[in-house]
Amino acid sequence: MRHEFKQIEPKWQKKWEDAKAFEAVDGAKDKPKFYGLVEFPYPSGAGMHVGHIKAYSSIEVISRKRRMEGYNVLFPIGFDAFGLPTENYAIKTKTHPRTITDQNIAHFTEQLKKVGFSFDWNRVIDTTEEDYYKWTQWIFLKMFEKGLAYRDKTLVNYCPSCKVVLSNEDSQGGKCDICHSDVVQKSKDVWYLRITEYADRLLQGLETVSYPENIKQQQINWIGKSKGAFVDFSLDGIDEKLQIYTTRPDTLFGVTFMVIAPEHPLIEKYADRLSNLEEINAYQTECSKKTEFERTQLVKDKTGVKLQGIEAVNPITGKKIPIFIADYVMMGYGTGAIMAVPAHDQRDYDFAKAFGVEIIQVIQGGDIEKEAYTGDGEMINSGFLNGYTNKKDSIARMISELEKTGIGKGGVQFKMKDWAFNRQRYWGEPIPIVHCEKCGNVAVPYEELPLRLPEVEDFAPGTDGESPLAKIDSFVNCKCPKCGADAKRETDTMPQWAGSSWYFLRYIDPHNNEALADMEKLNYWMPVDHYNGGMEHVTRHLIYSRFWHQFLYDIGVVNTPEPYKKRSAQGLILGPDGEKMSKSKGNVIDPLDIVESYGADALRTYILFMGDYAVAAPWNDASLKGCKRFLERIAALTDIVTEEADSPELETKLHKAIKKVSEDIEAMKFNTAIATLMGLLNDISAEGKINRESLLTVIKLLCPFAPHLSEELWESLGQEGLVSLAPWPKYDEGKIVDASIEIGVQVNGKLKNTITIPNSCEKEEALRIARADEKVAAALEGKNVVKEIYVPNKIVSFVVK
RNA sequence: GCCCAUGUGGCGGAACUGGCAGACGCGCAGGACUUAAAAUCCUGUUGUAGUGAUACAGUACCGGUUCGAUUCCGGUCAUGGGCACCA
Repeated sequence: MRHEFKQIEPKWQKKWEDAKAFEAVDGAKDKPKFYGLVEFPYPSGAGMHVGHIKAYSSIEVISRKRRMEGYNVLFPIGFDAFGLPTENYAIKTKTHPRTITDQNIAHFTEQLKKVGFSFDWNRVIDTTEEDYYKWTQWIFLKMFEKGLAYRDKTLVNYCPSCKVVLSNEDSQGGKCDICHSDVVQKSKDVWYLRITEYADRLLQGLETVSYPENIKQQQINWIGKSKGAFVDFSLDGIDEKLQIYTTRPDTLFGVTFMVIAPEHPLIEKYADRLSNLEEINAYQTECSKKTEFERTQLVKDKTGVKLQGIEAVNPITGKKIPIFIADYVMMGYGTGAIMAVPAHDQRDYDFAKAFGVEIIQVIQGGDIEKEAYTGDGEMINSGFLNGYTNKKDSIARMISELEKTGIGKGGVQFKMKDWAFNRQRYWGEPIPIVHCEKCGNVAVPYEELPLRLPEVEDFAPGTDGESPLAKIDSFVNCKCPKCGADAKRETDTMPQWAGSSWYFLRYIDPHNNEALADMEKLNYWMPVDHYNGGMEHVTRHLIYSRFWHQFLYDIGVVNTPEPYKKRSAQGLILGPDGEKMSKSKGNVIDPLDIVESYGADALRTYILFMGDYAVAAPWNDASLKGCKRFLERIAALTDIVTEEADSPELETKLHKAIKKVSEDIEAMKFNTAIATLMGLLNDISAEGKINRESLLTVIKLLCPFAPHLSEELWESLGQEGLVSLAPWPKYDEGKIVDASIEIGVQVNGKLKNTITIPNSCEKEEALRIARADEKVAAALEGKNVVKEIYVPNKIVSFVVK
């Protein structure tokens, strides 16, 4: 048979659809369940990328294998369709984002179907549909109800020319990405989700799930838990404490000054005591102009201003020490104030050198004349801590001392901050809150959900950094749900991360009007058995969705504390030049071009054959041709099919291949699974014929990778039904054992020759055969054998003198 | 700076818990078929030396453990990713 992919691919795609072959059955008790999840795409106008194919192919192959193994499989797909690119395109073309989104989804759907993915198309979801975002809003209101959603002021990057709030990415170098004018820091009321309240649980939960170590580590770093102490420094002559956070309370004897963040409230509170207020204010203004990006770039030169008129007291030594404001201290971490130990912290050291502050060494070691010493050593100049050599002990001793005297206490800090949860944009979920002068922030009643996006003509952002929704009076003006007075709606929308934080729950019950999903169905399907996606999402999306899920678990909406049992990540597909694919570099591969000229099966096989699934690999057309050639040679096997039995050697090879392919798919080693099939094909070709039943087995093994061709071959061999639903082959333990095997023989660690021995033979037998070998004998000639090593079925090794 | 990966032929990459390095694919060379080319098939293909069987070297670099190291340990260098004046 020839491989006519252009005919067979659409043919089988239609047959699968007609047969409802890949639809999941809710609650089926006769089979085990498997819920495989992939990160749903953002339906951009550019259409699908080869990266999408790679991202979906792993769970695709595993899901297909699971179905053949008799599982009830849920493998859904949907669209994460709210977002900026669509909105910008809407502004540019004066088209409604709804229209654009619908077009893009239709386009994506067609493309996905052409690749032959076995998604359950009955459960497609779209985060921008009212039926869907109703529940996104519902979850937000539940969080608001529980005090996890709150409003607070923050500084945002603001472009006075465009009148838009910008992300850090869009304001690099302090210039607006669009108009290149200077970005300023502007104070704004924004919504936050109290994810920090879940920080510890997000850490603990990692111990119960199966994620690769590097992903866990990234999440741990992102959460950034540190242990230390809070210490209260008193201010000289003022009844006020200045609290700091430190991870090294044991260096307290070395504290010679303090630094507070430029935004620290202490300045305003005691402005009248400060004789150099003007200088301080000027410094504050200067800092506020810097974006966060800039501020974190200037690592070297320390700037700051000494507070004239206020001094602090080192609580452990009683010495008066100066206080500075400096932008190397951030308001957003710890307490916004630090105790500076210049001898043992390089930043404090640099600052002390620049401002001529005293440096006191309290840990023995290093050269304090040159730089801060951050290593371990014996405590010195430290009163009751003198002589301690172990960091842990000295910290513990100091904390107990602080707690005894009431100066401070042990505590923890997280790098993770609360989640800023709003955008000044149109194409997002409206935040269902009403601002009432009398009642404050009031929730829109649950029965009024969904709070729909109003119809608008103009999607451009509003003035003064407001959302376009602020321009719609009919939307903004409303009655307070609590007191009935005139009130105004929140006009910001939710960030893009919102809809994707719970979508995997909606697949389970996509059309439910009563709940985000039926409890019984959730009980059946959750947790997700395997979730694959990009490394770029392992901190944000993965943590956000775990947070939402843990919250939903707390309020009894879902039944599992963690949403994903197992997580994996694919490596990027790089351009043929080895660079990351991008339009500007012109190295982008369009998957549909490949489907047109090589076929979906060749594309799927090649993408998984490229290399280690988790590692980045460059695209190579020549290698793709090799995969196409492989499929053509497989198709041609129908020409040499026979009723005769295979040789015992080939039979062994077939059973070994069943074992290897089965195991490799489980281990996500798709490249070696395909290599095994290629090797088997070479063995069959060498034999010149293949038994009909054996060929059917080969077709089954190939099916998850190249399903269209597999179906066609299955049919051409007169089989009933779909191979996609045929039982997965099993190997015979007895048939994977070779009668004899080849092993190496070493003399003094050097390979001399290989010998053939009976499988699992005794040491004496193996040694006898080894010694009988001409080359081995020559190497042993006249030598004194001091040691004989035989590792069964692996190696014979002689040590001689 | 910190954390995490990775480093193997001309290229993409294999190698189970320390046991024949280079599976499989690409490319290349030679051959068959063809008037010719493409396609297909066969043979070879880590390097160096040798006509040759073969010998020696070889998994980024330096060192260690071991009968034996791509694999384990210590150090160095390089590349990629994440975090970052985080107190």
